[in-house]
Formats: sequence, structure tokens, C-alpha cells
Amino acid sequence: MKAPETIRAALVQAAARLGVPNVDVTIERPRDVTHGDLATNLALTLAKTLGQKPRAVAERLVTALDLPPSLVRKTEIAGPGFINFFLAEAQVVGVLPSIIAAGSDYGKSDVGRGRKINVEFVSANPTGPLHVGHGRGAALGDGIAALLEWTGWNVTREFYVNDAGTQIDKMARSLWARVQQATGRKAEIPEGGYHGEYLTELARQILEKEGKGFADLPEAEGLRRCREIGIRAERDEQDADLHEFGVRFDLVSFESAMYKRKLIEATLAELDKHGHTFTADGALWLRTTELGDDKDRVLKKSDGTYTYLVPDIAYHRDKHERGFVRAIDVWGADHHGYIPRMRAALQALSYPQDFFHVEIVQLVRVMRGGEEVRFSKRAGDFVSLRDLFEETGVDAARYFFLMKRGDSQFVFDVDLAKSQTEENPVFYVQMAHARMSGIFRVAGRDAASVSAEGVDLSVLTQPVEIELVKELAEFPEVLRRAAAAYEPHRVTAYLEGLARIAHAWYHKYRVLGEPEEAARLVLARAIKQVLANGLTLLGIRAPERM
RNA sequence: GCGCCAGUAGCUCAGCUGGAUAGAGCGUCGGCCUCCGGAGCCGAAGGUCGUGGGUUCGAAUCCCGCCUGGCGCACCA
Repeated sequence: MKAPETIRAALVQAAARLGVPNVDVTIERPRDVTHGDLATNLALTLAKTLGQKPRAVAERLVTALDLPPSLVRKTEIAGPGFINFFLAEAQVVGVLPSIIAAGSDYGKSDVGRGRKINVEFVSANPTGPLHVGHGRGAALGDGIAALLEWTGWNVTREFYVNDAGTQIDKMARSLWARVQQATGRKAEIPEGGYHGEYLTELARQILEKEGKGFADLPEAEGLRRCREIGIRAERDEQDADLHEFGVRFDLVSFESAMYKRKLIEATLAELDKHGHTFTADGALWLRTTELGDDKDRVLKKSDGTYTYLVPDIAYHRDKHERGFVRAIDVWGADHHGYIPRMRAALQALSYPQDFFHVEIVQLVRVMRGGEEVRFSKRAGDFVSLRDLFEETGVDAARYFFLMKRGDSQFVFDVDLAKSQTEENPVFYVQMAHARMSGIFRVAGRDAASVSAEGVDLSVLTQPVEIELVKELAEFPEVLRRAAAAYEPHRVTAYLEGLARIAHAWYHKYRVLGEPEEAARLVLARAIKQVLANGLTLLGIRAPERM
């Protein structure tokens, strides 16, 4: 059993002796090293129920505690009533062999217990190339999915294609217009259509492949073909971009399939069965106001067609039917107003509150040379994801998207992402990994062959070494917390912190040729492993050399 | 007008879901640097946590009001 669990159990027992059974004990790692390795606020929380002063409770708890000196070398009461534990040296350094033994699995845990969870992200309309905002969603969604995998969830990465709505009609009409223009005819891109060059190019390809006669097709037929070809072409392009960006989906779902599979009718019937629909003004409504929304929403318009809400509900119902206990959606900030009605709809189907969770991604601004690079999908003059990662490299692009919370506004500094200096956080972290690798290269040893077997780790006594070991021990907990909060940026923050200590250690102490060489090689190996695990999880390379 | 999100060091951001003296990086200032792999290393200064109240042993964190910014308020997606 690990030290925190042993101490937790001992505290529960001690509290029981004071007459408070089954307490919930929180153990934390104090920021300040003078506060020990582990601490608990148990005395403060029990003070009220026991009707005694916190410090008095702390003293009684410590007296009732039963902990072996091989685990805890010192226990003290501090501040308002915290109990601080100082672990025996062997305990601290003892994490190194377990890191090496776990290898590329170090950091994994099983809080998910194999439960099925769905992470839906990007889900861009097939109306054009992906832009940098999609890239942020892609990196974030993939990062969240990876965190969930590392914490024991059975994850499905899913992409939802809106291929049945009016945006597709506009794309098809825009493409048809480009086809007409390419044959010298006059045609206008429709109001709110897509002006991007990519459709001009696609129109040219169509005529090349299908012949000039394509432009003479009856309009209805031309539009139908344009829709079909356009969706296919844009989907293929998006897939290629995502693939190169290192993001792979387990499943792509289509809005049109909700109609084909008759899920629309089934969903409406079920909403009706639960008594949440009503008819007014010739339309069918969902009474979402009773479920936290600020106004009721139309499901079926008076012209007989459905609003986009219906296939979306059907789609989420389908996720539920497929056995997911939770559905995480990564959405752009412009959709955040949509959350209450979606939540209300799923509540109307009486799904559990925590079934549906949305992570919002704010839009991305791109800066180069101190100036903002403008983009606008509709106008066709935007920064595409491909342009970005071809310039900065996939590693830098992914890292930058991941290093900030999704809901913070974000300015992507292209110059910084490209720079090969320590100001660039991705470079800084990768450099730390490369440095650790360099030690083994110079030593002429394969890092993987280094084991803690028979190595006296007690020679690792320098403060920075102890700090490093403690930081390495934190990794699994960091992942658990990051996963629980759906916040990959906590991993980048952790990696930067670890890299900083590793750089400091590297500069201050030599490994090879020192009396502590064997132990320091073990430490270097563990650092390398944790940096590699963290980077790999985020979809970023851990290079052997820069 | 209503709703959601944000406001923390000069700048960019963390802050472990209520804990101890609020932390990093960049920038500034002061020292150091013949190296396993160079683009460094160490230290210092720098804060009314937007603001005013409330909750309690304890608040950047939770609640309410206000200020500022972003986004959203369709029988569009």
C-alpha cells in the first residue's frame, strides 16, 4: 500500500477512537516543504462535531495514530491544526523503481473502471477546410480522450457530420455557382454562401473529371451532385488534415443517418411519451423551459421540416442507446447558448444529469510578426489548420492549443511556436527529454536497460533530487485530476514544472563519472519516462535529440 | 435588456474543486557560466486575486450586487 493510503487508513482509525467513525479524510501535499510531505486538515473538519479546538483535536488524533517509523519519521501539528507527516527517506525515493517498472504505463489509473465514455469533437461542417479553431478543438478533444483512457475509461472518439442542414445547401449552391463560372457563365455565390477558393478549385476538378457537360445538368440534378461531391471532398480533406495533425477518430457519425435510421421519429415519439411536447402556431415544440432553458424550442417547423435540434437530440439519444455512461462534447464558444436546450432535451428523456457534458473552446486568434492574421471561414480568407501546423510543426501546434484552458481566449503566437529557445514551452519540455536521453547516449547505454535493481538510491540526497522524485510521484494524481476536470492544460503545466527542475538538476549535478552515477542514472531514466509519458499522452513527440 | 464565460505580478497564464506566507514563464535588475548537448545557471524586486458585501475556524476558490471584456439570445446550423 502506498504511503497516502496507509496514513489515510490510520487517520480513519484514529478518528474512530475519538468517537467519529467513517470520516472522509483528505490528504494533500503541502506546497511548502517545511510542512512535510503529506498533510491533513482532519482536525479542522472534526473540530466542530467534537466541539473542541482544532489544535486540541489534532493532538488527540496524533496520540491515537499508529504509524510505523519506517513509513513516517515525524508527525507534527502546525498552523490552525494541520497534521503534517514527514515520510522516511526510503519512502520518498522508493517511487523510482516503481516508475521504471511501470514504464510507459506509469501514470495510468483505473478510476474509469472500464466504463464507456464518448468524446465528440471537431464535428466541423463538411463545407470547407478546417481552420485553427477546429485545431484547438481537435487538440483539446483528443487530449481529453487520452486523459480518460489513461484513467481507465473505455473511450470512443467521435466526429459528427452535419450533412443534412442548410449550411450544406449553401455549400452545394456555392459550388454549383463556381461550376457555372468556370464555364464562363454568370453566376452568383448565394447569400451567406461560401466564397473560399477551395470551391473554385473543386469546381475545376469536377469539370475536368465529369466533362464540360456537367455544367449543363438541370439545376436540381447539378445541386444534388454538387452536394454529394462537395461533402465527400471536404470530408476527405478534413480527414487528411486531422490525420496529419495526429488525431484519429474511432467513429464518424452522420446527421443524415439519423433520418435514414428513423431515429428522428423515434426520438419525437419518446419526447412525446414523456409529455414534454406541445403544438402551437402550427409547429411542434419542446417544453424546455420546465427543464432550465429560457424559452421553449421548436422541434418541427410549421412548414413540416425539423429544426437542427431534432437530429441533435436523436444523435445524443443514440449515444445513450449505444451504452455510453457519459457523452462529452467539445463545442466552439459560438454554440454555448445551445447548451441549456440540449441539456433540457436529454433531461426530458430522463437521462442522468451527468450523462451530458460540454467543454467550450474559445475562438483562436493568430499573431505573426506582432500582427493579427485575420481569418473568416465565410469570406474564405482564414487561417487553416493545415497552414498553421505546416508552419509551426504538429508538436508545437498541439502543445500550444493544449497549454491553456479551452475556455480562455487564446492568441496563437506563431513566432513563439517556431522559436528554438527556452521561451517556447514545447521546446523547453522536449529539450528536457532530449537532455535526459543525451546522458544515456554519452554513457553508451540504452535507457531502457537501466534498472533500479541493486542500486542504492539513498545517495540521492540533494534537495533538487528529492524535489524531482516527489514531482515524479505526483504524475498519476495530476492525470487523475486533469481527467476529472477535462483539462489537459494541467498536464502541460506539470510537464513544464518537471522540465524546469530537471534542467536545474542537469546543470547543477553531473551524472556520469560521479560516485552517485548509478542512482542518478535511475533518476534520469525516471524523468525521461515521465516526460515521455506526458508528451505521448498529449500526442507530442518525445525526441531523443533536438 | 437577458444568459453563459472570463477578470490573479509590467506581459502570458497556473492555482490541485474551501486550507498554511497566492505561484511559474517572459520581461526588468544583480551576480555566475571551459559542462553528459550550445541556445544557459542562481538570486532579487514586483500583488487591494476587477470591486463591494455575505457564508465559516479559514475565501482567488462558494453565494449576492456592481464594473470591464468576449460570446450568445431564430420555426438558421
